[in-house]
Amino acid sequence: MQRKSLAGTGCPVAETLDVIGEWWTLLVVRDVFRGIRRFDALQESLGIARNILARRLRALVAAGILEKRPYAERPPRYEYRLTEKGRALFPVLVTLMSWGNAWALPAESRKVRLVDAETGRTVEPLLVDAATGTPLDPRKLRLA
Amino acid sequence: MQRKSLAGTGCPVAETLDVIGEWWTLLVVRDVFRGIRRFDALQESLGIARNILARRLRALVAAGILEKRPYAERPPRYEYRLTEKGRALFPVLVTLMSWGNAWALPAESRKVRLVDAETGRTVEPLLVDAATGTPLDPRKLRLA
DNA sequence: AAAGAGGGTTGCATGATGCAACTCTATGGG
DNA sequence: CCCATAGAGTTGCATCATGCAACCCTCTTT
Repeated sequence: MQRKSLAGTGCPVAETLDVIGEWWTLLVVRDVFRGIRRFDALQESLGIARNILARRLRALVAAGILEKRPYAERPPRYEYRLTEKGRALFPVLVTLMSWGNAWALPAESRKVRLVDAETGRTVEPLLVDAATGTPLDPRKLRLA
Repeated sequence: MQRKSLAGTGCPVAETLDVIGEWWTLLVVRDVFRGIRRFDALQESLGIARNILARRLRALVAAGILEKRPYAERPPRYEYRLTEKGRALFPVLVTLMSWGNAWALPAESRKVRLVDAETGRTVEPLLVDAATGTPLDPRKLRLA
């Protein structure tokens, strides 16, 4: 019995999870965002089994989220980089991080913040309506 | 070999995925957001195996994301509702939906949109810095 | 008395994960 | 020349998670 695919439903949430919803996948993407690009470094950073990491990287490359490119020949060595499609996952990681800071981490823990690389100022992410700049309220919205 | 827990790393993304990162979990939450609250309705809407749905609902209740409450006695019947912690997942679902619309669905498909329940106006979600209202740019941000 | 409806549970077969050991290419000593 | 090390995976095996279908239990309706 194959694990059921979520693709082909037409629901954008399901289609997305079909691509990045497997165990470890988003954490691999998170680490690549942090600048970790090589197999061994990812494996050590995540503590993931090597065969699973290999499978995830293959799938992410096949999905067009990561790109595998040589950074040395002789001996052949590869690194993984985000494509535009992969960088577009940034808002997903940010909202997951926000929720984790607010609801999953113990209250007294030092939260992970997002800071402007130039000014060092802390950035507080917020989801708004692009047209009006007002925050989204789930109770006042429907899907269509 | 138990599937490795992602908890206890201190990373808010990992802690979040440890709670909602399993197969089907976020789709259950999505359906509850859409107003589907009962076991059989969820099962039919998702096409998920009944034993797995039961397990996911138990876990979501244990995590404080859903609340199980009787909507009838004699015969005893239950429904699942979002808690505040669960409603806080809305931005996660919205960013997943946006990414799916942009990158996972075929270009010609009718996208799922977010509309204002009162005015019917289409809402375009955007992640900004709460302080300045400027969109977040992954290249100019660091984690700290 | 029989047939749903709602909300699950149980057993079984198969897939996905975790772990450790092993491979393969190439470079750097001694 | 021979061995050790590094990087990037692959292979085998054991165990967990998922999928499916059938079943259970409590009412209510016909």
